[in-house]
Parts: sequence; C-alpha cells; structure tokens
Amino acid sequence: MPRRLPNLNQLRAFEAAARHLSFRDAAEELFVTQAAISHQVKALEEDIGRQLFVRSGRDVSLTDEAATFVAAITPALDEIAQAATTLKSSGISGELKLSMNGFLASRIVTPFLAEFKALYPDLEVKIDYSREYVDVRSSNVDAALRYGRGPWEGLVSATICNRYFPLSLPSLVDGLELPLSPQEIAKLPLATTPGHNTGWMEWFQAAGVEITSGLNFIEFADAGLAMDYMTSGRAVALLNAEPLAEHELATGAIKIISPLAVSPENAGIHIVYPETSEPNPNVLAFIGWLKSIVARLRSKL
Amino acid sequence: MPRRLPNLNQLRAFEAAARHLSFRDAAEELFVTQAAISHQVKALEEDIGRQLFVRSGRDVSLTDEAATFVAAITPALDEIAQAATTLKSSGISGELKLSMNGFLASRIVTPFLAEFKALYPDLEVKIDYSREYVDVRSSNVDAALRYGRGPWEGLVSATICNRYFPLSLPSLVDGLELPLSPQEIAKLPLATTPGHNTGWMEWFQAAGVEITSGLNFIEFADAGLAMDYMTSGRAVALLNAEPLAEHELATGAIKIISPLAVSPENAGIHIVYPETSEPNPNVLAFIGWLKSIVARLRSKL
DNA sequence: TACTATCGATTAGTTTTTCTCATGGGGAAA
DNA sequence: TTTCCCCATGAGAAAAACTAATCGATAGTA
Repeated sequence: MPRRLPNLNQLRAFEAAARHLSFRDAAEELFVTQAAISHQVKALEEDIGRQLFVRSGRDVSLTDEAATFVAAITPALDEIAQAATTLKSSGISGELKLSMNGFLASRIVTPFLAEFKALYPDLEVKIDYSREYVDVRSSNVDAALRYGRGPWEGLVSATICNRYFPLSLPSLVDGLELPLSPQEIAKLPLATTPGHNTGWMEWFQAAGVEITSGLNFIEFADAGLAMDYMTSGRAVALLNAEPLAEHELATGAIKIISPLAVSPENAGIHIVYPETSEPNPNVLAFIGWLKSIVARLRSKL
Repeated sequence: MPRRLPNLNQLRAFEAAARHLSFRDAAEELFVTQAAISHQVKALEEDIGRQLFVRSGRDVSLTDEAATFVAAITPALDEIAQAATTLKSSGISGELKLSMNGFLASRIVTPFLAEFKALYPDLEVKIDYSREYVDVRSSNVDAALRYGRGPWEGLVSATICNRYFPLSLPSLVDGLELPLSPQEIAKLPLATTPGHNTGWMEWFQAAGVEITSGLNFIEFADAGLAMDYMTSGRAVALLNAEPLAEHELATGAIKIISPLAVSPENAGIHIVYPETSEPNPNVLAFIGWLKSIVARLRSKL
C-alpha cells in the first residue's frame, strides 16, 4: 500500500491558517494574499471531503476532526523545517567577513541579519563598514557588497538587484497625478551619482523620450547621499526601489513616480568575491540568502 | 523566528528518490516521469546549496548529509500521510452497497478496490452484480454505476468518464497507418450498443465528416459485449479508453486508432444515487475515490 | 441605529511551477 | 564493442498557485 499524501502546498496553507485561526495572518506568514489561503484551504477541504474550518461571520474555528489533524501535522512540519534548516546550515560555519558601506548595510543587510544568523547559527558574520571599495583580494574580507557599475576585474560578481525606479517624496510631486510621464519627470531635479547620469539617460531612452539637454542633475558622491536628498523632498532619484526603500514605499512615505524601470547590465547592487579554485560555501550561502530576501521584498511591490 | 520550510513538492520528490535510490522508481511511485523527479531534485539541491545525490554512471547514492536528512523527513511525511488518511476516513464507516454490472466491476472497480478499502478501513463495501439497472430508490443499494445515456430521473448523477475513443485490435487495422482517418474508420465494422449509434454519429460529426449511410453497425446489448467483439478483432468500438482498456492499451494489445475523442453530455460512466436531504458521505467518498482512479489512469495515456 | 472596518469567499485572469517530450551522455552488462 | 539502462537537460505545454478586485457578513463604534 503506497503512502497517500495530500497536496502538501494545501496542507501548508491549511496548517498556517489553523495555527493562527486566521486566513489573513496565515497569508502574511506565507507571504501570499488572503485569497491564496482561502483557495488552498477550500481545495484541501474538497479533497478530504469535508469542512475543516467552521466559518461564522468574520472568524473561523476548527472542526474537531481538523483540530486533531492539525495537532498531528504541525509537529511533522516542524520536524521537516528543522531538518531542512540543519541540512542547509551544515558545513556553513566559521567566519564570514563582509565589506560594505553603511548605506547598504542599514538598508538591506542589518534589518534581516537576525534571520540569516538563525539560519546559519554556526557562522559568525563580521561586517567591515567602509565608504570606499576595499580590495577584496588583498584585504582579508571574504566578499563585498557594491553599489554601482561593474565589471570588477578579477572578481566574481553576483547581481542582487539591478532594477531602478524613479522615486520621490509625495510632497515634491504634489498636485501631479501619478504615474508621472517622462516629460514631467524631466522637469524635476534629478539626484544622481557620478556613475549614474547614464542611468537616467538610459531611463529616458527606455521611455522613448529624446532628451538632449536641460536636465537638472544634482550629483552626489554616492547613492546613499542621493537617496537622502530625495528623502528631503528636493529631488527625485533613480534607485533600486524594493530593497532600498521597502519600508517607505509600504508606508507611502516614498512613491514610485513611474512604473517604468531600467535594469542596466553590471549596475545595481552586487556581491563580489575573489575567484578561487574552491568556492567559499559561506559566501555562496550569504548570496543565496540575500537574493531570497530581495525576492521577498520585491513580491511585496 | 518563523519556520522556514523547503518547497514541499521538491521534498516529496527527493524523499521518494532517496527511499528507492532510483529516480525512475520514485517517478513511478508518484505517477510522474523520471524527468520530473530529476528537475525537482535538482531544484532542491540548488535551494539547499549542495548536492544531495552522488550520481555515478547509472546509479545514485545519497551523500551523508542527505541520508541524515531523509532519515528525519521520511517519518514526518509518514505521519502526515497517516493523519490525512485517518482524517479522510473518519466518519466513513458502516456499509456501502453498490450496484453495477460485471463488466464495469471487473474493469474499473475490482482491480482497485483494495486501495479503497485501505483508505476507508471502517467501511464495508458490498457489490450487487446486476446486468440490468436496478431501481436505486426502491432497492436497498446506496448507489449504482451506470454505463450509458442519462439523465436518470429523480437521481443525482456524477460523471466518472464520458470521453470516448475509437478502439481496435492492431490486427484489424493491419497494414494501415495509425492514426486512421475518419474515412478509413467509416469503412470498418463498428460495434455499438442500442443507445450508442448516436455516439458514432457524434464522433463522425466531430471529425467534420458527412456520413449519411453505409456504415456497418453491429449492435450489442451492452458495452461489455461490444468491447468483447472488438477484442475478438472483428470490429472497432467507441469506448472510454483509459478506464476500460487501460491494461490492454499499455501493453499494446488494443490501440486507439484515432486521437479524436467525443465527450457527449450525459453519456459514459456515471454513479447515480437517490437525492436525500443529507448526502451519504460513504457514497461521496466512493465517488471522489473513483474519480481519482480514473484521473490517474487517464494521465497514463 | 447607522457607520465603518475587518474578515473570508468568489471570479476571472495572470504568473509561476510543474511536468512531459525528446534527446544526449555515461557507465555497466552482454 | 555494442547495447541497455539510467540520469540530465532544454523547450514547450499543462497544471497549479496566486493576485486583484469585489462581495457579503459581522462586530465594533459613534
């Protein structure tokens, strides 16, 4: 008699809903919408052949059978998660020394670092904050986060995010209707960095607008300063929206003023590390994890 | 710290492959192709960040880490399967009395009945064999399998399969190249039942062929006899290929001589049962199970 | 009592995932 | 050798999952 498993995606959705006794909270836990949970639970109920939740008004409760069921599967899923985490972290130990500037650190690493450490408890992460690029080969860091244009000679680089959106405070574009046209954006002050005038030019080109002169560029030494200036409400900036400004976008403090994005090759946020005969598993684990964080943020807008 | 589960479909594929130490056998267990297992395992390996199988030549073995992992997840999946089976069967007990003819029984029920009984151990299934339709309301059966045309007045009916293909022994169409054109099929002897001349006419109509006369029908009292005659190699028959002739199709003893199928409303294999205020859960469980069996057979051709 | 906010259900349409088909390559067995 | 028998792979098809928008119901609030 072969083992007969239910659909495991449905099971996961159901189990989360049962733990929370809320479809909405389950949705949040699984990074999906409430509708997704509702669909999955319904499909599982149809497969099982009976209701698992009693819906009454705006809250839900478990049937007796379903409660027994959850009591059995929650530990099983816990074990699976535990085993997977152990497997994933095995061999990931020692020390991982990273170099990055404070801007990238505070925006995309520090807020999530606790998750990374929980995932790889045997790995000690050390961050060297440095405004300037360090020489990854001669210094003793394992890898460095870099924001800007590659390629970086003699180094392996992994792209974390290279999709740029034009961002602004709502106050700067007050009275204008979003999204703004490229023509409207061309009239606004544009915060840039030395390497990124080309970014704006690529953006206008992608918009199909011929801009030869008259743009009001304001140059900053790095993207963090450009973002600060944008945040002061005196310019728009072309930035990697989801990872850098996720919180402000979610609260509405910062707006994406045009849905048009550009994704230039070799631009954006990267991780670089020296080419070695044996890849450093700690670095690969960090890259994989950071990509998953960015993918998660991206799915939220 | 939220629980971090791996992709559970990938996990299931991997676990089956690990138990069998064979991707092919795992594929068979899960009713998919070997390629599907290979893709899923590879995706899991990429997520985990390391190899789980050592591939050498034509056999595979587990890495030490992977072996530990499997040892942890196999019991967890077993528990889930156990809990799901218990949940699904709870409340399904007592007796289920079914009426059907010997043909349907031997083709689509008896070969799989052990599975059904394993799924619902507290339910006693009794089959009344009857060549003629029994009156489901006045007799003491809970439901009846019927092969033919509905609707059946005053009864609820669930369609199990209503997709008809033209079938034949290879010997009858020896020398002709498969698939046969409708014109070629029109020249062959066509086994039918009294209610099913219309089936053939619908088939030719679906094929876009105008047939007014000259068809060589040979009528039989029921589909079982028509199928027997087809199996003797003296006619083609229009039948529900996957559930009725799955084994012969798999071995090549019987061929689908045209990929064109018709699915007439109210025709084919149905389960009928009396309309009651409370639906009989045993009947619903049987219907759901039989549909899943037919879906499985269908996916195999 | 009406108003508002919150929750789950539903439908249609899109996106993502999964699977198959058709091959290719490599080692073991004949 | 040659032949099998596996697993790998890429492209495309099929199926599953998800989202967006909206509805109806209910509990809390004015």
